[in-house]
Amino acid sequence: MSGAADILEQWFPQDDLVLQQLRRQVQRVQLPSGQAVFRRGDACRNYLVVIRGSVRVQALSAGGREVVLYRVTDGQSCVITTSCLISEESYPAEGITDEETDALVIPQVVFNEALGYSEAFRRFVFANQGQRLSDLIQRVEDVAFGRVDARLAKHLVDRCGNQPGSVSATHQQLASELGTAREVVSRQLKVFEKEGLIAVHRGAVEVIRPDALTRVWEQVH
Amino acid sequence: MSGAADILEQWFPQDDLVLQQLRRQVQRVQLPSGQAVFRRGDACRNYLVVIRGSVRVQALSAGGREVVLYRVTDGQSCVITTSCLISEESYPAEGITDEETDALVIPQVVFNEALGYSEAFRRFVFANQGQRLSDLIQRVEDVAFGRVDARLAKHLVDRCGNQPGSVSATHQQLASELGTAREVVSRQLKVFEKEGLIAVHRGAVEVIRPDALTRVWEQVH
DNA sequence: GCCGTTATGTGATTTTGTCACTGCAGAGCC
DNA sequence: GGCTCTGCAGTGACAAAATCACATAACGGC
Repeated sequence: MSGAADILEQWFPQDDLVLQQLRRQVQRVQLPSGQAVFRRGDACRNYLVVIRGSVRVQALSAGGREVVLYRVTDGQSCVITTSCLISEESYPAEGITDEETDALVIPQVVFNEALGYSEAFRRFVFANQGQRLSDLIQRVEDVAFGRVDARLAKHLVDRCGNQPGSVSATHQQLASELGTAREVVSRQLKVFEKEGLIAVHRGAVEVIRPDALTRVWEQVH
Repeated sequence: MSGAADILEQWFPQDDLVLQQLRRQVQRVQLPSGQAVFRRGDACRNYLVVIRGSVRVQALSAGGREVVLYRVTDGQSCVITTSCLISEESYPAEGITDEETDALVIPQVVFNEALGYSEAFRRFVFANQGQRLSDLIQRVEDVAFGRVDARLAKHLVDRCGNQPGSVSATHQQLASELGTAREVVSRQLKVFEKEGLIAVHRGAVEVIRPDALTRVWEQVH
């Protein structure tokens, strides 16, 4: 709750009449988990800022395979939306909530006004753009150059916060995160399990030796 | 030459005193072919707009492999620069001129001012952002899902304008465009040659039957 | 317990990527 | 003409990954 108030206060401070005017047009929504926020080809009408939760932005291949491009989480905005809003293109990917998510909905007109009026708002918007762009470039590098074993190891370590614990995800979901195929993930997990680094359960992976997984990642660079 | 004047006039019209002031701080540079415009890790100080020519933005792997992420050509700006400028991050990739290139150099401060002052300028900046973002997403999809034969075929057809002709590029360069390895390109070109679709020469590929190449692309979707 | 759904396991095959070379063409030089 | 250097291209062997086509296995209702 405080998150939303903070963010609103930051961009639309009480002591500025123009911004107060705009602030009134900003709405707040709560989206359930697994809800499609936008789909490929949709037109953009609003600027979305996630207050709490997580939106997964992913591309879908003709053959039904998926790659997660990036995630938009607490206090971040969806770049795609930003760019599409102004250039009036349609979404090139789809966004789906990973969990229950609260977001601010800023109408296109208000977004445009605020962008011209507030430097703080501009900074926020561009900072987000830059971050997402870096994410995407990283993703291209990973998929083009990276080995699956290393990337899987790293992903698991990241998800368990670098200490023993359980990561709940199906092989299919892990495959989407890495931009590979489910079978490849299944097989690789089996290899890690045989080496005692993890234990695989249905719908979850138990990380036993995060340190060793980190080493797998580092060995391949 | 007219290009530069047009672009300047569009964003900084003569009849606006504020913009005229900013306009004076915009400089113009000419870069030779093959010149590095920025490197990974560099800090951003200026906003670049290409007037004539082409800048290739690419990622470099640890093992020396390259992927071309996108190109910035006539009348476009480099998004990376945009975002880094405001969020003050460093470049996540490198940019190299493909050919002799003229560009406008807009200092960070001027960029910021113009962004607040001119809606036309904002539209331009964001339109570019959106385009590049789409390019990048497409690239992730291609590399993650696409088959090399199809992508190579498509690339050749694109480069020769869908009609018989010669595409001058080394196998290494083609590999970078597609995010794959040189050997793979060599082998695939050989296959196409055997089928009579192309003829390979040193440093160039002669496209003989673009229609058939297009079909290769379409068959795989 | 039975059934339908979803998740996972596996073998066979093809496509890519990597490594370690060889061969080859052209530029510049004597 | 013959050299050497250098960057480009060809190739075989092998490893990794993707794809296809299934077989199982676990769970959730009922």
